[in-house]
Amino acid sequence: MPPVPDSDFTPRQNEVLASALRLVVDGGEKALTTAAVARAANCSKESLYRWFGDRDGLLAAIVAHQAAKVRVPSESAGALDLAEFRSRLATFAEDLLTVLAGDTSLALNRIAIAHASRHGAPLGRLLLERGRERIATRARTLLEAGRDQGHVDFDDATDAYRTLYGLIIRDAHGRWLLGQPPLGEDADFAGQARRAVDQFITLHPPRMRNSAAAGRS
Amino acid sequence: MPPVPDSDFTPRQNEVLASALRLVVDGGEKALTTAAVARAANCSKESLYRWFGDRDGLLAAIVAHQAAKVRVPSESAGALDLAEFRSRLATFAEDLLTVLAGDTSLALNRIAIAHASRHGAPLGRLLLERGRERIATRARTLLEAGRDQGHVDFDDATDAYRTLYGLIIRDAHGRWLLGQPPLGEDADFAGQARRAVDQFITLHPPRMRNSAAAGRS
DNA sequence: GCCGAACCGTACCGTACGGTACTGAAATTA
DNA sequence: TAATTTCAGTACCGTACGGTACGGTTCGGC
Repeated sequence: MPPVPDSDFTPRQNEVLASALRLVVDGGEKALTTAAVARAANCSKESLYRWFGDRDGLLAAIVAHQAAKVRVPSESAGALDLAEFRSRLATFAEDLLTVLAGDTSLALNRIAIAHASRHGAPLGRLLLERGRERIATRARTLLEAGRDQGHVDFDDATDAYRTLYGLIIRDAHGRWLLGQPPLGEDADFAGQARRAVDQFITLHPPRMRNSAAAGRS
Repeated sequence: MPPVPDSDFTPRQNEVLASALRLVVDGGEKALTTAAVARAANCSKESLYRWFGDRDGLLAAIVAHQAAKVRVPSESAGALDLAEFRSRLATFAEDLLTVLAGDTSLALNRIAIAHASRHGAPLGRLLLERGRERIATRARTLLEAGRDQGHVDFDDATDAYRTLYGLIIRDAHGRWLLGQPPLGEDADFAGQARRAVDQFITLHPPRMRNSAAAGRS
């Protein structure tokens, strides 16, 4: 079994992985038996083992398969004014909330977390490196663009992003992972996103006060 | 099996639960077989089933047993000046980081999260209600005391606490749950706590600018 | 038309684990 | 001392699941 299975799978294999993912999303990890996957995907257990090595390999392949779908809008950094910057940040925040609240994200995170007791936590690594890190990169470039334009200021982009993440997600992800569904105010992603962006900009004001028009309410 | 097993266990049972908890912390959920618990605790499987019903009951009992240990310093709200308020908040933040980074907290959260796919997510509920909610209450009373003294201002204490939580924890809990150990800057809990408190106070400035002695309402 | 590879479906095997039953020892009560 | 309860220890059962083997079918290459 390769240590980090690349997501270069054949179409047929991707098809099987999609079936397996559905099983996991619907029924949790315990629903992912090799027999169930074989039945759901109309393939043989033998093929599963030939393609993915063993059950853990299948799990890793599912994560890799899904992570490969993480689309990172290039965040083309032309000159953006403050309003556009805010808007971009808010869109990012809303996307983040939507993704993390999604069934697949929750299911995959739950599995990776459950496996994190094991040695090396390969699933957790996979998720962090191919999922969260990609998203973080997108946000960091956006933040740096904002800094270049003088809309915000910070020293370390990674640190700044973590603050932004905290302001956006707060304790929601933890609650969702524990089974409390997003409801009520929790589900107003657009509102949450705007608030978080406002707070972030408040915490990281530009060095000089001439960012177009500084107006807080 | 009682829907919510109270933590009124006999000393012997608490002993067994402590052994079981050690197993879980060391080896993850898969290490928690009834045979292993019986061996580790020098008791019989039959007793386990008589006391806790079934394996899920045992799991719930472990969580309840541990949650019963969540000590909530009463946060005696005498008149506290700004420095004292900051200090109290920072202590809370550091405590929170220390707890969430601890082996037992991580192990229990992992188990509850892994079980959250199931119907009702009773373990997640247990953890949320008896763990996080207790901690949140402690923080909220502290925050409200600070508001009464005019050091900060906010409308909804729950909402304010969530912001504080986000500023303290950011994405650290998620990374820890996924197996990435706290290291480097991640381990400077005191520093993280101070920064978070500063940021929170920046985001929630008092209504009037004289934070020394200001009556509200 | 023949061969081999890939693959589906299924039968099969070994084992680990949840849960139960039984035995015998210690402790408690009368 | 005898009866009763509690519990440790172990043997046992049923089953579910990971992993393998095998027969049958399709399909591409020669």
